[in-house]
Amino acid sequence: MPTEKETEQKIFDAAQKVFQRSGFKGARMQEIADEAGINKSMLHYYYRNKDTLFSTVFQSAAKKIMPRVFGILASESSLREKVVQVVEFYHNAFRENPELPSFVIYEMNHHPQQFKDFIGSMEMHLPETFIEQVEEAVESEELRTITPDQFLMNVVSLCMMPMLARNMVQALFHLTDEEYFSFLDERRQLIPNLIFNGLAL
Amino acid sequence: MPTEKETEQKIFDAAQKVFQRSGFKGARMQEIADEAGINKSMLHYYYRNKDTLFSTVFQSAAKKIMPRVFGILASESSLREKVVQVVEFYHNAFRENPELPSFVIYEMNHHPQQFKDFIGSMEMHLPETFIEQVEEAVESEELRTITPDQFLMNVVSLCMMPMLARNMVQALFHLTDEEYFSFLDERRQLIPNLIFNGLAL
DNA sequence: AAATAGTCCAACTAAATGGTTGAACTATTT
DNA sequence: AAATAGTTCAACCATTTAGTTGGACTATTT
Repeated sequence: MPTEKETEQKIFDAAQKVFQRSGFKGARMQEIADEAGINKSMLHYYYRNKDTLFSTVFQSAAKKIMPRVFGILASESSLREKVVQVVEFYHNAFRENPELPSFVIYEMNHHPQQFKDFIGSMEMHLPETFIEQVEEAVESEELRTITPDQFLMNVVSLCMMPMLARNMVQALFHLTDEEYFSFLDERRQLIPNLIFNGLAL
Repeated sequence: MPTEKETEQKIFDAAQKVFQRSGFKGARMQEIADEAGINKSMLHYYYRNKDTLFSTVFQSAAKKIMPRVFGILASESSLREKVVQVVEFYHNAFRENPELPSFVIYEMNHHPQQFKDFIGSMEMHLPETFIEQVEEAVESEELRTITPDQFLMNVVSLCMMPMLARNMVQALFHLTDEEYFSFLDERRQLIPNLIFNGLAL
């Protein structure tokens, strides 16, 4: 006999799977119910309607990524260590949940207001310690002139893009799944290296 | 009195707009007809069904980007010039059509087979001259060890990611539309610089 | 044990949506 | 000018889909 929490959890898990696979518009309530192995009206009992269910899933997904990255940036590590940790985090998270980045980016673009409200509701600012680290490194001429925003944008871009464009990468470079993951693994070292040292010798 | 070609073109333009705005599942045939200012059954007369119409639009969109980039990579320019040109191309193309990258990446992930067929049908290989340039630069120790694939992946990532994640960038860094485009413009110089020289001084 | 609150579902409804039809209208060919 | 081919659309149809309802069944409270 499943308890309330178990059923709710089953619905949530199923919804996450289906929404990530098919997107908000593509997902069918019946499909989610089937995936959860329960009757469709249970979805409405626990989550009222499709929007509410989606919101819950989306916010949970976003929370899996952004606060973790900000956590790393707020830590006591050196700038270089932080970059390494962020790169590792993205790559490990992708292994566990390959559809997550694609899902968040796409739905964010299609529910802009909902996304802004969500961002506003959590207080997301670039950690001060990170900003200071970049600014100090620039001032002391350890680094070329760059803003913390652009710095972070570079790291995130180099990590996420190959994950978002998985199909294109595999098709263009003719990679099997295995080769694709090797390709990604190479980047764990390549990215911090590129960020700080570039390619020129 | 509109000719056949004009009506077909109006449908195509409208479909492009609506599919890019709402995605395949989100787009409504009626919405496309309204956008084109014609009756819904015209869509079926010219494009048979939703899938055909979508396919046409999607392939046209993909053709706007990839062959152009490959064209630059196949040219006679130096490696550094090619990077600059690719970066410029992406940023200019985005100004003209800000929804295009997002559209192609998302739908590519949701119609993988269709996308593979499409890639296969055009013969898309990395241009030999580009591959040789990277390999020679590595061999002659002008560049750190890197494969042409990873090299290209870096450039494309640094360009496209901030475009795909526009909402996130604007929300997180608190940028107006104008500030966002300045942020992108900064990257035209920043990216080639990063690719070759990194940040270390 | 009776009453109450919580959990579950089969069957239903209303609305939306992709697609079809048949006829009217226009341009072109003979 | 008559016939033919091409173009347009209002009305319709079949299916899908989110959401509702009423009742059964279970656990908890009194």
